[in-house]
Amino acid sequence: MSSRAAAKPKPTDHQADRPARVLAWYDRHRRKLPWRAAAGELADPYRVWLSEIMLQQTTVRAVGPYFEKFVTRWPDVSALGRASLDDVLRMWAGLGYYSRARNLHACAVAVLRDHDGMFPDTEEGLRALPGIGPYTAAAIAAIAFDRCTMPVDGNIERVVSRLYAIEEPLPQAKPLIQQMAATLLGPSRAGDSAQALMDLGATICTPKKPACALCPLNDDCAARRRGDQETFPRKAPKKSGTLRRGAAFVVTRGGELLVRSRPDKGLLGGMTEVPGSEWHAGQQDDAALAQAPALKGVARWHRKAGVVSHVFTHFPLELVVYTASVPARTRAPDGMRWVPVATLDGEAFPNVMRKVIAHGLDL
DNA sequence: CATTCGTGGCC
DNA sequence: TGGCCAAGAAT
Repeated sequence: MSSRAAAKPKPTDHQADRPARVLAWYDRHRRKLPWRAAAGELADPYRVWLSEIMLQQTTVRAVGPYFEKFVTRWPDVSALGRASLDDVLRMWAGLGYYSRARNLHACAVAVLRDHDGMFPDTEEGLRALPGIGPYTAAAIAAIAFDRCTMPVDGNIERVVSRLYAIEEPLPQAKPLIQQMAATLLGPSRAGDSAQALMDLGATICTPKKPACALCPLNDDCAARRRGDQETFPRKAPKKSGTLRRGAAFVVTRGGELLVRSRPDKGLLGGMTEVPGSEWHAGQQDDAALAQAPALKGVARWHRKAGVVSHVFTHFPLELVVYTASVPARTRAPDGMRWVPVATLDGEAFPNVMRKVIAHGLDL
């Protein structure tokens, strides 16, 4: 046969070939991850679910140790569903987005109570559970139950928006990207197709300096042909938050620290903190001292030099730290309690509070 | 649809 | 070093 013409498939054929090429790449280059099954096997739904919740907006590196801690202590969804919420929050502390931990626990309880300890095996059934949105439902359905669906995460958004040079910015482009991503589903192995695109996005089609030479879709990629692949996906500009200030009070009673729990909902919901002022934009440092907890043993507060700085997703924060030491048997104010400094590592402190305590105690 | 939710790593 | 980014969900 005439080699040139025959070796160059028609565009439609090339497009139809993509799912198989992506899977072939995956079979050679897939990452080994703790929650993944061996090649050719379906993964444990519990491990897939747990990993997917942890991986929401969180890097594989950060998740690794937490995943191992969780599956060691709670090997299946029944064990997790019988655990206390406080234990789950303590185990989750440091990983961020704490409503995920609350929903994780609520989901395990619901699976135990409403589904006889078995995860639903459809997108619709999964979607109805707490903490499982459209992405996670599709991911579990495809990866754990071999359902023919394409979950679209940040990696796949990037791969697909480059492949088709989609000019519409996120998040408006989500429906279009979902539609185009589905064209990369073949007749089988939906879960592997999804994980292949995620691995491709994580290791080849990276946000900066993508390694296009190694990509199984490089000849198909519209953005690469234009030479501006790094500029995809297009995104609407985000506004940065205003600096907020406040005060935190590190009170010790011998080897104990005064703490309280934050409200269940909202920022750092349900997590432990040292007492503090509210956080406001434009607030002066000394004004916050008026919100110090009333303790009889406090003769005077010592203001630590400097501030503790922390950046949340939607605003930066500066906290002034005041310290005081009170006599033994001083009562904790209503809603507060004493915890031994020696066991602070086991408490449900978010990182901003760990910074505050380290600053206040000179750790 | 826009906002609110953490944290660590990267350049 | 400040902004960006990471397997999104809930409201």
